Amino acid sequence: MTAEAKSSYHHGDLHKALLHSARTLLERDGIGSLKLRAITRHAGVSATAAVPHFGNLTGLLSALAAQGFDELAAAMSPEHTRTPQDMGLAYVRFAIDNPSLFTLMFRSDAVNPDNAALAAASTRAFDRLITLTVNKTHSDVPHEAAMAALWAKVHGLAVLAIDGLLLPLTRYNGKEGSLDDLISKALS
Amino acid sequence: MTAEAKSSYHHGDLHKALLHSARTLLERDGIGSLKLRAITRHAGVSATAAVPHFGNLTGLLSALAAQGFDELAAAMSPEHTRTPQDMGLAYVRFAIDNPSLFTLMFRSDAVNPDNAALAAASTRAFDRLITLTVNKTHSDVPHEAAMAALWAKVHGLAVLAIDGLLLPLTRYNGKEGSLDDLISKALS
DNA sequence: TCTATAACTTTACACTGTAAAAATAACTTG
DNA sequence: CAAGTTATTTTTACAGTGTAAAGTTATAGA
Repeated sequence: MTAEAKSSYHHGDLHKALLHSARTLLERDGIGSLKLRAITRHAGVSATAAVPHFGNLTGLLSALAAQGFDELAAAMSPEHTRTPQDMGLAYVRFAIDNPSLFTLMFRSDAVNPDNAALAAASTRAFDRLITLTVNKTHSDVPHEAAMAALWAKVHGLAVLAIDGLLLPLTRYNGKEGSLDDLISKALS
Repeated sequence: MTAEAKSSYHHGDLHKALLHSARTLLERDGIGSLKLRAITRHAGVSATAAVPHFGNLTGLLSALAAQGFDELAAAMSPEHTRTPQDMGLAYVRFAIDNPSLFTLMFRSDAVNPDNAALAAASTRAFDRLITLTVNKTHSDVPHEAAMAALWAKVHGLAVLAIDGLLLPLTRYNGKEGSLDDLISKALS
């Protein structure tokens, strides 16, 4: 029995193939294109083939969001991010590089918060951000407030950047600047 | 001709009535309940009665979002908010008091960004936040970065609070605290 | 009063998610 | 190795969605 053939019935690994198709559609055509029929058509199977694997559309999107949180946690791995600023920058960069996926990850009405894999993955990602902040922050405000402040600033920059709302601020006082510069300075 | 009868054909003021129904459904059953059929049914008209007034569902939701930005701007009016901290607190309070509406206001795939009323209303609200920040902030970082940092922190607190993600931070080091306290301290 | 126009309803259609039943392939057991 | 069981996938069906098109009705203006 070869490695990739285990637990393969008709398709091979439809579970993974469906997630791959969903990710492809998400990045190519945005969140609005994540229809069950479009995903299964892209994977070359019937419209209802996802049900045994994910239960329903919400289940599939939850699995996709969990995958996103795993990638976010990897982007914030300790090897690459030593300071809270590094980690904040990695958080925002991930969001800007994966705008649709990031948006899906926080769209609580498209995803099931009780989904075990999703809850675990998001907790892993958030804990990574919080732990480093606690260890490295020296301030007169309580740790919880400092964490909330940093997380909020980082998450806000991510969301506003995705929506294009930071662009006007890159050319406010005449001279034009890059979005990266603005974000770096806002995080400092 | 009475005041409320002007420009009333069959209904009276279906434009306003549809917005009212949509707002009611939004607050009672959340964003997922904003279906054209549900809104028109609530208003007591046929399923397609909204078309002459709003064009399509996106148009109706854009008008509702514009209304939300007007209310946000009102909540940040200069009479009640003199410092950037005041204004930030008002921004977050509005979001927490109107979670579904606030979410809709920033859901760019449910709303038409080119909608004139929406663009005008959101610009009004954002300008109010930005102007005060420029006038009151004294810092070594450029104004644009300071604005981005404050706006991001405020917006991030709003979004994270709505999603319930700040709750774990209110009881981090043993003693429990209120969400309001956490937000106030994070904004200071 | 007659006509034009705007608001509204009715009808129709292509699309959605998913429940239920039928078919198919793989694993398990005798 | 054969038979039975189980899991996967397809087919079929249905209630629901947004909205285009045509038909109806009420209002405004001449």
